[in-house]
Parts: sequence; C-alpha cells; structure tokens
Amino acid sequence: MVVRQELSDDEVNRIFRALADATRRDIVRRTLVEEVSVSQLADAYAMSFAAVQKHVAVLEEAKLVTKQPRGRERMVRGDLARIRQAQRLLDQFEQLWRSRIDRLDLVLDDTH
Amino acid sequence: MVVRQELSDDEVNRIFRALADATRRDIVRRTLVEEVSVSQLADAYAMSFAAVQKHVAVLEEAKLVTKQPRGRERMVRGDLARIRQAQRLLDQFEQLWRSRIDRLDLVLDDTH
DNA sequence: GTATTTTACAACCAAATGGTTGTACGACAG
DNA sequence: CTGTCGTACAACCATTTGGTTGTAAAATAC
Repeated sequence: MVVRQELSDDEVNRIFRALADATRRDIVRRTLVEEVSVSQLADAYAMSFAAVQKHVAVLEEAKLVTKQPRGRERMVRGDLARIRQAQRLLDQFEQLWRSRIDRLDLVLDDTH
Repeated sequence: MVVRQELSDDEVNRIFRALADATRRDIVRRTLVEEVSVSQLADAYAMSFAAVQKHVAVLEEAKLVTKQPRGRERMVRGDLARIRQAQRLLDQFEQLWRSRIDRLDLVLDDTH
C-alpha cells in the first residue's frame, strides 16, 4: 500500500502554512511523541482553549495530525507520513538545483 | 565554515510561511535553476509586477532567495542552504517520533 | 538630450489569520 | 438527577496577507 504522492498546490499550501506557527509546531512535536487530548494541549499554552482548538483544526486540515474520540476527549496524534511528504517536497527543490549543476557540468565537460 | 543552525521561532515561521504559496514556491524553483531578474519573474505570472516584487520580498526575508543588482536589474537567486535548513527542521520531527518508538521498545524489551 | 526599462515604495482594499468571549451539548462523576 | 469536564461552534476584533494602482527614480537605449 504505497502512499499516493501528488499533492495539490492547495494541500501543499496548507502543510507549510500549518508549520509556520511556533505553537502549531510544538503541538506536532508533542503529538508525535504521544497521543494528547485537546484539553491537555490547551493546558500547555498561555492562550484560550478555543485558540488551541483552532490550531489543532489547522493542523488537522493539513493532515499533520488526526483526531479520534476517546470518551468525551479528542485524542490528537501527529502524522509522521505527512511530515515525510513535506520532506519529499523540499527534496524536489534540491533535485532541481542538482539538475542545474548537472547541466553546467555537461556544458563544461563537453568535448564536441 | 559551518552554517550556524539554531533558527529562531520567527525565522522558522518566515521560512514555512514563505513556502506556503504556490507562486513563491515556483519562484524558488526557477531561481534555484538559474538567476532570474524580478521583471523576468513578473512576466511569468498573471499578476502585477508589484505583486511579484512582494513575493520576492517575502522569500528574501525568509532568506530563501538573495537579490543582487546587475545594472538596473535585480537578479534573484534561490538559496539551497536555506532549503536544507528547512529539511533539517523536518528531520527533527522525525527524530522525535523515532525516540518515542525507542522508548516503547525499551519498555517492551526490558527484562527486569 | 529624451524615451524606455526596471525597480522601489506608498496607499489602498478584501480576505484570511490568530486571538477573544459566550453559548450549547454530550460524557462522566457524585 | 445534577454538576462538572471536554469539546464544538458562532460572533467578534485587530493584524497580516496578497493583491491592486500610482508615483518616482536610476540605468540603459536611441
């Protein structure tokens, strides 16, 4: 079961947008280590419960975390697969850069 | 000359924020391959010159591109080092996740 | 010289973002 | 049954974002 790559621009936007906030990055870190409820997360930050709830929602829309009910709580879990997809996106930039070097080498080394 | 890691939250915010826009990602791709002037970039997109200029400014503040004058033009060049720093940030998430697994293994394998 | 290109930057605008408070409701405890 | 806990969601607000147009100035072209 291979994970389908091919993210839309909009999905990629959401992923990086979600990562562009220190609180949200911290939530990802915590939830990658262990499942945490939204209220547990809320206790960790100097902002309202609703604010934390919104951050979790942004991460959920980016699919960087998933939420599953446990009793009255919602357990949040970080999704490593999505992080890896983001890494692959950055790899593509690197590959592109490498291709430039290859082309330069081609011109310089060419013995026509 | 080692590149100093240790990015502030604000710097990291800027990097991911800058990458959270399809036009800006495209600018990074183009300028990683070759130096491109701001006006050349502007020709590539269905938006005003000023809008493209702003996108370049966002990328520049994130240090994902650098600009250097050449005559009346400003040549934009993608900075691969910054991309790699972003990759390292994502790696840290992965390491964190891995540490969880290690701890789980520790508990399970423990022969006390 | 004058005209054109390329950039810089200000002012403006609508929409999105990141926060707040308040209300409501299901799940659990006493 | 009643009260508390955890969540959902709406309404509101200030700031940021992503776009626009307009004006000005420096570098090049004619």
